[in-house]
Amino acid sequence: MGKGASTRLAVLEVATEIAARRGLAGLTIGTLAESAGLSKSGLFAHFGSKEELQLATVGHARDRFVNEVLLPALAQPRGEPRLRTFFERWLVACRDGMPAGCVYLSAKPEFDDQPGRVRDQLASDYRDLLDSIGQMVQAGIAEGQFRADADPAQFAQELDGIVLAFFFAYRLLRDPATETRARRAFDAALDRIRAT
Amino acid sequence: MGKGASTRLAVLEVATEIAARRGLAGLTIGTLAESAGLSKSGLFAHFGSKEELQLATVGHARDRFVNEVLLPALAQPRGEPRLRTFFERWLVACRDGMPAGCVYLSAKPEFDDQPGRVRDQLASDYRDLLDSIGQMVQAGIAEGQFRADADPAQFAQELDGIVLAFFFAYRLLRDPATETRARRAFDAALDRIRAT
DNA sequence: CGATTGACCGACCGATCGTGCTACTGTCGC
DNA sequence: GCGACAGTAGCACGATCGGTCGGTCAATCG
Repeated sequence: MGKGASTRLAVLEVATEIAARRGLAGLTIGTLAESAGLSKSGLFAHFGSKEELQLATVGHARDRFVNEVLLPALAQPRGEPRLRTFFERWLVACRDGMPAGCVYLSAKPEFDDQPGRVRDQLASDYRDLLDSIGQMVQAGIAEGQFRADADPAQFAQELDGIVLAFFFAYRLLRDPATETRARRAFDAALDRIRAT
Repeated sequence: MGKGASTRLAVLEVATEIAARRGLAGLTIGTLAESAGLSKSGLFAHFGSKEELQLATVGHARDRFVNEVLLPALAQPRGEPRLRTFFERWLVACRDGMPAGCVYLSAKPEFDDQPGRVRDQLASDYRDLLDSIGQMVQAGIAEGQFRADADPAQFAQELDGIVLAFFFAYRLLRDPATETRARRAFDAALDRIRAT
């Protein structure tokens, strides 16, 4: 990996962290440059525009999410173990402030009615996320673990809601009980699709 | 109501709308002044600082939420009808982009680890929201409609998640099916606390 | 060895940010 | 009819925004 590429990666690592805390709009070139130890212009040369920087940051966050949440889940046996691993990893990622998931959560409200490439990327990644969950459910149905009439998209949306509620409540209220409630909600949602 | 007060109210109405779309941080004095038809300084005189403006905007959004969602629900009979009205009003409020609810959803990620009066207000209002839901559940338990061992806080967090997932998915993906799924999730959550 | 190139910096641009200060305008009590 | 005062505008400020430009330094290559 050349010097440029490694610098770029280091910058993106910092960028994801900032974006997770301050939001994608709050990710400013000046502050990012300072945090990354580069000059504004030096950093800017790597991306060319703010939009490109935002896109790259979202992409980096996505990669981290895939590596730290999705892939470990896919390494588990299909059905409930896979789904549970996915949920568990996603949950602790949110709790511990892993930039990946949080970037999306912070970014979505900012861009949800502000057309552009960033919004398109967020929407596309979000769809992928929900699809991934749906496919895990589908696999569980094929395995006979889940009811044949279970609705994968329904479960995906419910799971997303469980994590979202946990994220907001935990981040804002700092109440550890929210984590327990999230797990309980997950178990309940799973119960409803489990084969009798 | 004096001229000042009515102008202030009109400004806040516009402010909530902008904050719901662009976020509280994206609510800029310049753009707000232009949208409201005042000069920057003329508008600024009403609030004195940006933080005060944000606080007032959050407060206004809260008032609207109370009037348009909470109070209509409280006018219903306790237990399920009340809870259902609350959920239904909340849902369509999010769908139709009523500024009230959206301001909170947009604002939370921006302020969740940025200490200050705005964050405190958001956290306090969020707690109130969850408490209100919890009390509705409690009332249903007292009525015998819900199981005695139902956990109000658990239900509150789950309901919050259902609406959050709907909000994000609908706003970002524009998929009408998300609304049906939200209703189905609500029914399922209700089933789990209903007295046998 | 000199020429080229990729990575980076300092200085700077116009625009906009939040925020003061001052002055005008209308309304109302006397 | 006049002073008081609330409401609003004009204007300017320092800071910061995204972005540009010319240039430096080290490594690479012929």
